[in-house]
Amino acid sequence: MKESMAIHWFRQDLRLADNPALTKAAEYGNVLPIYILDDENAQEYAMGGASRWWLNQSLSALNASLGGKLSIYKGNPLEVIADIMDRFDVKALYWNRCYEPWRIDRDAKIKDYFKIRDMEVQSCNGSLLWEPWDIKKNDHTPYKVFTPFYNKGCLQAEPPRKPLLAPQNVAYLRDELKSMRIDQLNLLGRRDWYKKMSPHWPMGEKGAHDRLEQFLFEGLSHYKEGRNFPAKPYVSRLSPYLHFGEVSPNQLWQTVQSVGQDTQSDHFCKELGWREFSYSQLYYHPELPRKNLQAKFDAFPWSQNESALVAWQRGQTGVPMVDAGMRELWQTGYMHNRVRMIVGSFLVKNLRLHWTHGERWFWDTLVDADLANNSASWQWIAGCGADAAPYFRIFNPVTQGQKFDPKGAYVRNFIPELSKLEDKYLFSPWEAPEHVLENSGVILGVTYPNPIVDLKKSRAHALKAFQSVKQGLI
DNA sequence: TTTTGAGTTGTTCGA
DNA sequence: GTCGAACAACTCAAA
Repeated sequence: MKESMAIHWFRQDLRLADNPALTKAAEYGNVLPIYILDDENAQEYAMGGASRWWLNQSLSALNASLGGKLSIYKGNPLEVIADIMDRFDVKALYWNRCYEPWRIDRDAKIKDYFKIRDMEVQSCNGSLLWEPWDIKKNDHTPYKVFTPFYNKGCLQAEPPRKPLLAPQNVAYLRDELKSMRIDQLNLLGRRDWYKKMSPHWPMGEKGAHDRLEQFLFEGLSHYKEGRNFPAKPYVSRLSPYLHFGEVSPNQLWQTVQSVGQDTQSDHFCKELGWREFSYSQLYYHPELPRKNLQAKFDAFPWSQNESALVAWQRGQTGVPMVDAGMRELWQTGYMHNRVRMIVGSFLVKNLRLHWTHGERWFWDTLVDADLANNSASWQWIAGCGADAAPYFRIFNPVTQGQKFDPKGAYVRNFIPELSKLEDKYLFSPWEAPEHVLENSGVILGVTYPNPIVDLKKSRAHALKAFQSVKQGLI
């Protein structure tokens, strides 16, 4: 005896509350909740290692909140769903939209395929405050500068949807015949590096709300200024939860606005606006992840230096602020926003390595790896993106450390071999007198690397290179 | 169509 | 130590 039902296809909306597509599916009473790991269509944009680890934990949490009824598959979604349709009496198929170009193409085909077979197929907005196609200038072209995008485009448009409650009285069904177990997706790979990351991140929808509560309690009231200090608990660390949809931007927007409308809350909402801006860029420029948005940068004289890239990836550049950030990334799957700018500027401007090297490393190692944010942000720091940093804005990792990690708590945490070095030389050990190094147990080139690049010279070199691009001399 | 004001996150130098 | 200017024009967005 077949039961009438709707499918809710979970993708980057791994939550029950404020889930518009799930709410629609729930109107049918019986819902078959599914997740499909699709590496076939993703190809080079398949999830990186840290994302897979996160997904593994989050699927477990989601499955638990569904009473163990989540059905899991691997492969081409069109084939997987067609096979489900053959075996169940499915009346409708719902999902929340994703915005990576390859997913847009894939989903359009799936929608067509089932629509001509008289299936109710509908996608909803579960991941953005405003749809990219709704935010345009008066001349109907997309914004290229953040401030007008946000102030005029977003804030003067229809306000974000009020969050929905989790659907009640739903009977969740499971595909007992063909569902895989989560561990059969092999999301964890062979190495066990993720074991170190687990304590940092409570999982799932509940984990997201605990994190939000914590942020409201200790971070939000200091957010605007405090967000610059990587040793302080003033940033939300909600990015991975947002990426996988364990919390929606609407929930964050609504919550933060409701606890107090002041400059702190507004600033946090503005950061959500940056996420929207990244998605807008990716939507209107599908080649954003690989191609310079400003074509004149195609001629930029990037350097080729494999060993420098490896030193950067491993946090062995000999520049403490950079190494601390890269080690935070490797150890926790996360990096504080201020430090992302510092390590990005260092890679692109001091080492003059192509921004796509950074983009790919972050893609593999960040638990919040997000195609829109990652591509737009790397293009921003490299100077070739929309509303990009001016070319002469080159972060000095020594100055940045002194300014934003004045007591060295962040650097000492991630570079224990420098922990005894006094503040004055912590960010530039190569300037320390011999006896200071000796007293701190530091031997440059042995216990901690000599800097792989001269900050002053490389800065001057970069300025010249960027100047020539700006003027179109190459 | 033309004009005008403005543009995430910095550093260095010299007074 | 602190402060303002220079860095470099260019493009965007809207009046």
